[in-house]
Amino acid sequence: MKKEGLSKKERIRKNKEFAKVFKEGKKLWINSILLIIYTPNDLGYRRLGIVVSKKIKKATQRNKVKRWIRELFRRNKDWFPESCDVIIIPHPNLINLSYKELLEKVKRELLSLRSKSDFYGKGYN
RNA sequence: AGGGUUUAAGAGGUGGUUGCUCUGGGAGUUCUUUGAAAAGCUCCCAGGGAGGAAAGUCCGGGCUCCACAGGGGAGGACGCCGGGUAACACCCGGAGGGAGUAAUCCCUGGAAAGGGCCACAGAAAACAGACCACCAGCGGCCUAAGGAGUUUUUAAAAACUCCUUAGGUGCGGGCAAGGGUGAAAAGGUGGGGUAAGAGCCCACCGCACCGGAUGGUAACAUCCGGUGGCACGGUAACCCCCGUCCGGAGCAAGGCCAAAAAGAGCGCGACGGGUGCCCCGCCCAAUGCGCUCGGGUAGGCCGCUUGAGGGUAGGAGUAAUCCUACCCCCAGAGAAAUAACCACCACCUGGGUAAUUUUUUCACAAAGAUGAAAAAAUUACCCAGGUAACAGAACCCGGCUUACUUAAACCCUGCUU
RNA sequence: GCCCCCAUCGUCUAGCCAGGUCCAGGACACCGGCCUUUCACGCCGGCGACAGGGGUUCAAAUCCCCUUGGGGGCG
Repeated sequence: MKKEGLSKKERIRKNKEFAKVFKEGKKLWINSILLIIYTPNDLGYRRLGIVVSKKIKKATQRNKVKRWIRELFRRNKDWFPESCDVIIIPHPNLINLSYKELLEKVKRELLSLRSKSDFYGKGYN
């Protein structure tokens, strides 16, 4: 598996899998911009799913947001908990930010959470 | 300088790093007694990877299934003429009418086949009729004057009847020229005519119909002759009539494979289904078919990209478009692929430096020249920032519409020379 | 992706098919007044809408086209 790749294996692609994460996952708000839902899997690696609401009207803007989030996840996989299915739901206001601003905010929030043991520790499983 | 109209063009480029997807090639690995092949997975190499509107889903096709799409009805679409096209509601060229000072744009079968509607206002809204006004030639009636006759009477005079003239008219009539309206009111001008008037009659113009000639493939145009005094408002994006066209559904069409599960009840020989507008016709039919309830899957493959394809050159045509030759293969995803960052070039904005030109001021007694300072314009270099807007394929094409940014040409108005 | 449907006061709706009498009617809500010691009920009055643009027509909520915003269905 590539370090900074994001192949089909590493994406959540089926309706069942999405439903499972929504049902069992823990929710985490990042600055009222992203909603991250995660639940452990037994694959040994992280998987990503993105849900963008149609409140973002234009298809081009929805695609842009998805690409940003995919880029964010791919570059910084170790910010997220190990061996987990992660779903990210962006808030419609995300469109008003630039990619750099988004990156900064998420980095600050996730790294501070990561230092706490209940997010990234053994008691997690 | 301002306003307007039309047409055309455009969607930043190159390279690199990390990553996604498809195709082709290669290597490894899993399974097996062994070997090989196929498939999956991982890695490497090479190549391709959104639009002019991909959009809205408004039209027209291809394609697939329903029977091979046949007949009738219903329903829908279109509508001047000619051409283009696979087809169109599209495009090109023309005709007639309308809007605008103009560039230019817009509209298009039939209202004497029939039905409906035309509010308010107005005399009257489609058969013509006649509210006001006008007229007094005709029949009445009223008033006045004059004349004649009869009756009463001595006479004067009175009454009645008739005639004539003049005036009048809430009567019978004449008339449609004028009339506050309205979107729309039954030709216009002049003359004759009359009681008053009027296509009532006449001249010219207009209009309708008929016949002919010329030009044009045609729509139509021009001209000549005749007939008609003129009869015939609007609305068909109301119904309708005429002509032309359309069978229905849509790639979630449709086909194949795999997996899972639990059945129960009811109906069915001219009834039901295939059929998703209806009827006919056609096809199917008993270890069959349909309906209702309940249960189980909702995975993979094909369709899926070579096509009314693109580029270049030549030819035909006013043009839309078509023909010929050569070359090219150019997205195929499926919780859905193009992003992030960097460098350079190009463009735009702001600032700085230098050079050139012009103007003003100062220095020398004055002019010129020279020097200095300030302002403006152009060019070059450097620095900083930005690189957009409209917007994302989902079977594929041809259009329309709605969006974005520029440029050019043309028209009108104003000012300067 | 494809195929349909809808849009009228703050809310629910009538009118649309067959255009005019509609500066659009009704109910609830809101505001003001009357009634009542006060509130409620009741009575009277008021405020308030045709999604936006263009066209046909003398005249459009209604007919036609475009845009916008909602809702539903499919294997």
